[in-house]
Amino acid sequence: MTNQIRTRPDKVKARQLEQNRNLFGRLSAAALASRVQAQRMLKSAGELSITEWRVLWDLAEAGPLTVTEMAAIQHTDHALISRAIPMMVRKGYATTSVSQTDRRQSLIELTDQGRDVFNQTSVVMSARRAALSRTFSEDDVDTFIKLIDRFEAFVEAPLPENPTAEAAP
Amino acid sequence: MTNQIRTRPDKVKARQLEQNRNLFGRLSAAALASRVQAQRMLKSAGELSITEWRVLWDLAEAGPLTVTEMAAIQHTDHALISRAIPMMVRKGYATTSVSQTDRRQSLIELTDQGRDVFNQTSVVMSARRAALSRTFSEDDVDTFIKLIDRFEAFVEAPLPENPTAEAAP
DNA sequence: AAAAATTATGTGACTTGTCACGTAAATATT
DNA sequence: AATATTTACGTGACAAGTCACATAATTTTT
Repeated sequence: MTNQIRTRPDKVKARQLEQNRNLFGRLSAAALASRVQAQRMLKSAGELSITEWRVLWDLAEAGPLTVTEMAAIQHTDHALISRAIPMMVRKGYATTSVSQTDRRQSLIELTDQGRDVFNQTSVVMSARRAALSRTFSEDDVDTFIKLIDRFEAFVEAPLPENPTAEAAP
Repeated sequence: MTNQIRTRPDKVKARQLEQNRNLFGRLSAAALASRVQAQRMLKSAGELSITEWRVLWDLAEAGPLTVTEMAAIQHTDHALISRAIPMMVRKGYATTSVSQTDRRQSLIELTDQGRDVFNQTSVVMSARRAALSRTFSEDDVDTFIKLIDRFEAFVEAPLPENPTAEAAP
């Protein structure tokens, strides 16, 4: 009895230690924590959602863009962007217009007010990136990005490549 | 006019390239892709949600656990686990009992059926981890984990450490 | 011992993200 | 030219995750 009471917390700690080297879990936790940090910073700087910030940033840097283009830039689903646009238009941050060359596309463009909000929010968000690059040297980033490249290739492969071991007789 | 038509796609590509070195975005995309892969594998192996799988795994490895303990192991919110339990009990994978030593806690325990499902699902999921460790050497994992450690520390800090530059007169 | 602070759990409300489907427009095939 | 495919976008439905709050039980202060 006493034995069980004393060993259970140890089991928890052991399990935690074990999971500390689980890349899937660690990467997920880190990304989620990063998202929370971004959400908090955006909240403190104004009233932008994460998607709204990403859209503003893309539009500010790369002129008028379509929904699909932004989805491609952000490696995300077009639904996310599609749903963010109406509110941004209502807030007066962006305008939409049907593309002349392809009437399926809608071109999203920053308004002056949208640019103001971007500039303002950018203070906080680029400070964040600056702080990160004080923590990670160019070489660190390089190493990190390469590892992420490989990890991404792995998780985007249809199925983990099977070892031929089991196929062998 | 023709000019604009020709340069816009370049701008998109340029923006994509630029964002390729944005750790926040890259890490998030990698983690999300990993989640999708896990979801697909779980779907192909049975009918477990991601949270259900994590709970099964923790319970199988570290005996009966409380909600808070599993949340700590998984670096996640207790709400996620709290909500998953009733369905797992209904499916017959786990049982809950009020802890004798602390009547606020509920001890979650695997049933025999739960262990069967774990063993079955484990085939696919540990194959995934095995495939990953074929892609990443121990040293790679080591480097990766250390970078994630630093990144996590950064995003969990209350605010990005300010450079003293601005504070200096 | 009584009061105050902390902790474990459950739950509502919300954000982020994915998938699948329908519609309309553009492109490719015949 | 007519038909078939593909593509862009919007939208419903759902999964995953976070936060804030309520309640009950435990621990700490007084």
